[in-house]
Formats: sequence, C-alpha cells, structure tokens
Amino acid sequence: MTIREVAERAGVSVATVSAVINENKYVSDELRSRVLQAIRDLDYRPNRWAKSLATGKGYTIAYVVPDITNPIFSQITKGIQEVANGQNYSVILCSTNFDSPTLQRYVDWILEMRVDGVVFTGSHHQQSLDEMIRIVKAGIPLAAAMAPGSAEFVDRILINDQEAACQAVTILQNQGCHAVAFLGVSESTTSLKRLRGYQEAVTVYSPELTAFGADFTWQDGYTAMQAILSRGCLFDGVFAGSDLMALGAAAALREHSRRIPDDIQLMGFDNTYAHLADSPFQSMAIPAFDIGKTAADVVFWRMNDRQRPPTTTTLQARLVGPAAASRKGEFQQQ
Amino acid sequence: MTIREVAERAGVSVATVSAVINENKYVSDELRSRVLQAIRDLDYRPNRWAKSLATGKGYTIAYVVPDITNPIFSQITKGIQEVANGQNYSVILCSTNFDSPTLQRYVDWILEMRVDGVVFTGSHHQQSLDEMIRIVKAGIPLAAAMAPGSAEFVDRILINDQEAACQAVTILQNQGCHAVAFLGVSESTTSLKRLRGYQEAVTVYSPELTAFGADFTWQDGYTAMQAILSRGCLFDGVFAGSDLMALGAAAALREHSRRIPDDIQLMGFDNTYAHLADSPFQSMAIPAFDIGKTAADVVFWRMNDRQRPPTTTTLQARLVGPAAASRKGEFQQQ
DNA sequence: AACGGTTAGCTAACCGTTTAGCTTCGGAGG
DNA sequence: CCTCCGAAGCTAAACGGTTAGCTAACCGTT
Repeated sequence: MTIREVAERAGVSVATVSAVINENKYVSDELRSRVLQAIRDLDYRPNRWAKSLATGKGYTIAYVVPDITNPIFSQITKGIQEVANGQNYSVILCSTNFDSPTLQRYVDWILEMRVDGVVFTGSHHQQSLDEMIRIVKAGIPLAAAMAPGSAEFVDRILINDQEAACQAVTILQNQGCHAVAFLGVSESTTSLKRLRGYQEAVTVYSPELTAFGADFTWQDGYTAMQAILSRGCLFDGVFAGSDLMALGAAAALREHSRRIPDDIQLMGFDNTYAHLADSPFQSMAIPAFDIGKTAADVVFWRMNDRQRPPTTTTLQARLVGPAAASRKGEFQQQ
Repeated sequence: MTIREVAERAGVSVATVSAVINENKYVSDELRSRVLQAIRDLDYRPNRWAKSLATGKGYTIAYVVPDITNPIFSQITKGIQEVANGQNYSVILCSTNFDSPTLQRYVDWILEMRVDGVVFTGSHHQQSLDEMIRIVKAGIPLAAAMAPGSAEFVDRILINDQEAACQAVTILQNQGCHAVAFLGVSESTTSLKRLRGYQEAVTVYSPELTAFGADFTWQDGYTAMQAILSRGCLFDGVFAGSDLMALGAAAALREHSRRIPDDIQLMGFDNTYAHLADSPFQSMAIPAFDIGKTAADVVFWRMNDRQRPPTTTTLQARLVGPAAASRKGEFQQQ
C-alpha cells in the first residue's frame, strides 16, 4: 500500500522506489526491476495526496462554465479534457448555472483546492470579471475562453465575431439577399461585435432591420423576429445570434407565411441546431472543441512560464451550409 | 499560510485552530474569536492535500460518462454537482467518448486518485460492466445510472423504460391512433425494454410496424421511418426511441407528405428536442437532473454504510406535450 | 598507497493537516 | 480540606510521499 512497504519488499530504500517511479535518478537495472516487481506484486499505487502535499502540484485544472448543458460549452469541455488528460491532469467541473453565489463559491474552492490552472468561460456580467481577477491575483494560471475579460492581464481565447458576422452577411448577399435583418442580444459584448460586423457588411445600415433580445434563446429569437415583421419593412435574409434564435425566428416567419429558404434566407450562429430544423439553414460554426484545446494549452504554457505577457488567441468561425451539414445527429443515448 | 502561523498569531495551539475550523470540539468563545480573527487577517485557507492525507478523504467524486455533449448526460452532471457541492465535494469529469482505452485510463485514474465515489453512466457494451466491477472491487462506492449493470452488486438508478413506453403508446391510442409504429435501436437493452412496453400496449403486435437503427441518432430515425414507410403498411402514430430519432422520422414523413400532427401523431423520448421542431411533438421526458441527484445521493449513502445491500431506484419518465413544452429554449450562449 | 571524483543508494527532514492522549484548572461533593 | 471529574487546551505522532545531503564503493591518477 505505501512506498515503504514496496521498499521493504524490494529490499531497497524508499528513495530508490521514488526514483524508480519518477524516473528522475539513476537506478541500476538490477534494483529497478526488483522495485518494479514489488510494485506489481503489491498492486501499489502512489498516494496522490501525499505526492501533492510534497510537491505542491495537484495535477488538476478546473473548468468554470455558466451552463454545462449548452452544447458549445460541453464541446469546449471535451477539448479541455483531451489536452489535460494528455498531461496526466484531471478536470474538475464547475458549472455555475449563471448564478452569482454559486460562481463565488466555486472560486473560493478553486483557491482552497490549490488547483493548478483554470479555464474560465463566463457570461457577460461584471461579476465574472471580478472572480477571474481573484483567481489571477492568487497566482493561478487562467485562460479566459469566450469570456468578457477585455483586460490585458489574462490569457484569452476568442473567436472572430466581427469578421465572422461580416462574412455571414456577405455570404447571404452573394446568395442574392438585398436586405438582411439582424437578431442580436442587448448587453452582450459578443453580440455587439457581431453587430459591428453586420454593419460593416451592409452598405446602408437601417436600424429597423435589427432587433435585440435579452439572451440567445428560442424565445428571444422568436420575439425579435416578430418585432421586425411587425414593422412591415422588407427583407429577404436573416442573420440570427444563435441557432436557437434562428429556430425561434423560423417559427415567427412560418407564422407569417414566409418560407425558408424560398422567401427568406436564414443564417444562424454556432451550428448547434441548424441541421435539425425542418428547413435546414446555414450557420457559422464555432470551433468549440478547438477553443477548449487551445485554452487548456494556454493554461499549461502559463504554468511553465508565469512571466510571459498575456496572449490573445483568435479562432475562426466557419460557414456550415445545409448541404454541408452532416445529417448524422451527433448525440447518442444509452 | 499554514495552520501553525494562524495558531501563532492567535496565540493558541494548532489543535485549537483545527478544532475551530472543523467545529468538532469545545473551544471557548474567547479563543474561537481570536482564531477566526487570525484566519481572516491572514486570509488563511486550509490545505486540501494535507487534510486529505490526514483524513483519508478526498472530497471528490468522479462522473464517468460516455459523452458529455449529450444533453441528457449534461443534465445528469448538473444533478450530481448539486448534491456533491452541497456536501462540499467536487466533481471530476471523465467523458470517455465511447472509447474503450479512454475509459480504461479513466478507471485507472479513479483508482489511483482515491476518489471517494463514482457515478457511472455507461453504454451498453460489456467493457463498461468490467470497468464498473474493477471500481467496486477496489471498494469505491459506485452508483450506476442508466447503465447496463444487470448485476446485483452495484447500486443502480434506472428509469421505467418499459412502463413509460407502454404509457406513451397508450396515450397515442387514447388520442385516436389505431396503429402505432415503433422506432428502436437494436442491441440496446434500453430499447428492448421499451419494445416490451410497446408490445404490452398494442393489442396485436405486427413486426412490420417496427424498425431498428444502430443508435439513437437523427439518421437512424430517418432510415427506420423510411423502412416502415416503404413497406406500405398503414399507421397513424409513431413512437420513436429518442427525440433525435423522432426528428429524423419527421423528416422522412414530410418527404412522404404525411403531416404532423394532422395525419400522424409523433411521440419522442427524452424530451431534448421535441419543443424545437417545426411541428412540436410529444415526448416522454427523462428526469435527467433527478437521476444525477439520486445517483449522487446513493453514492453518499454508501460512503456511510458500505455493508448495506445494493439498491435499485427507479425514476419515472413523464409525458411532455407540445402544449406543455416550454418554448423558452433552455440554452444560452455567452 | 593515497587521493579525488563519480555514482548508486540510503537516511531523515519536511510538506500541512488531524487527532489520540495528556495536562491543567476550577468547581462540586463528601 | 481533599478528591474526583469534566472541560479546555496542548503536545506530538501519524498520514505517505519527495528530496537534500550524506555515505560507501569503485576506479583511474599520480
């Protein structure tokens, strides 16, 4: 069970056993094999807590996420896991459910548990930023993925929201759209960037073709679309802030007997649901898995070099069309 | 930083500080407040590793899951987190991506990390069972949620698949359906149970109204539905193995100009996507969050009583109709 | 033969808690 | 006044690793 028993059985000292396990010092082949044999005989596994206590490393990184149920975030999780596991680290999950006290409790934990690093995906609230600062101040490497952190003091992983939005609208225009509507979310910096991209793409910007909800939900998309429809202005394309909003918008359009894609071209964002709609629409896919991988990479970099100035990595969203979209649902059950 | 510094500053012994922190022994109000003040002054946080080493408890449970991306599983995760956090435990995530070597590596870890408990949601492969056995044999409390573990040696949390399927079909019949088709998955014990429930509900069982895919995906639903349609038999209701399959089926039906719900009543399972469809359909909702909560509860029970015979808890799936289904998408982004 | 350098391996201190068991003190009962 | 008891607090030994620093053996020089 303990390293001492292994040492005894192999007839060596604990230091030698430790050296064999960690492969860091010269041990003669003779002793090494005796030690390995003893380890096998006893089915010995080093005690992680003792090791952590002695070395000061916990081999653990935390992932702070508003809602693990969101497909984007759960894909990010996978990316983080992939690189963390590759380094023999485990990932502990902190899903805050957009709840401030919960977030605060998690950060307390993170500080107490002496986690080695943190990947942080936050909402656009101020509090997220404050909590990130607490973590950084405690000297724990942190990567902010798709998080507000406009700051220069944390490593960030972003996507090219503005550019991607511009591309999306341009694509719609190339497909023949003359007037593209924009469905966004007020108070979201992400949505704001996309609005800028939209404005960049349209030659004249008419505010009555834009509407904003409180969040990226079906309901918000539905309501925003209704709002634009009720204004009676003409449009033949819609760029929605998320696929869920696009689905909501589609429902509103259907109620007004506008057909997709015949009457209206629809473009979503994040490519989570686009291919599941009755009339599949286009969507800008967020490289969520890569975001997770990159964020974890960044955390490990910083673990090895705490001095390096903060970096910002920007990943590209890319178009997924109804044709390109795989119809093989990715979800399995049982 | 350490308990000794706190003790020194408060002018007491380390044992007293420990007693104050853990509230387990009598300490006079006088000393208690001095200690608490010192803790606040120094922003002291006990070292988890040292604590774990001394107590033999890690305050950690692991969640083994085939695919965190699956909405059902990510909701289970939330349930686990809720109760684990309530007990001051953290959850470490092990998403295996249906990959055997990955699963094996995770189990090795779990054994090495001396996790206090495990919630296991597995696929229907034999290997899942083997790995569960390894964990149980190591004496680690384990709850199998929606996992095959037909065994009597692990605590299980299941849903009433057969009964729920029977109910679902009966509901369709009560809504006027005379012939209900069944879309299942071959080699899935879950699907098999539902088939039994289906057979229980229909008075005469005609195999040509059933079709099976390889998994619970959109594509499988689509293909299975096509198969039944191509047989030319009459039906006015469809019971699908998952909401994704139902969406696939809906697409197939649409291609054959069958309208939902006018011509065909559609019933899904798991209630993950039902409310997002163009023609929302009914679905049997799996109480995923409660499954997670219950599984975690069971793990904690067993941590406190290793002798108790294994239990099986069965939770009920319940109908969610298009009317009842909330149109407020639950997913948010950024 | 004496010496220094190198190397394999060992001893023991340390990481920061918990906790059994001991001391001290004050008050109640005889 | 003495005894006994319980409460409050302390001391020191674990828990199971890592690792600095020491020892002993071996080998090539001079």
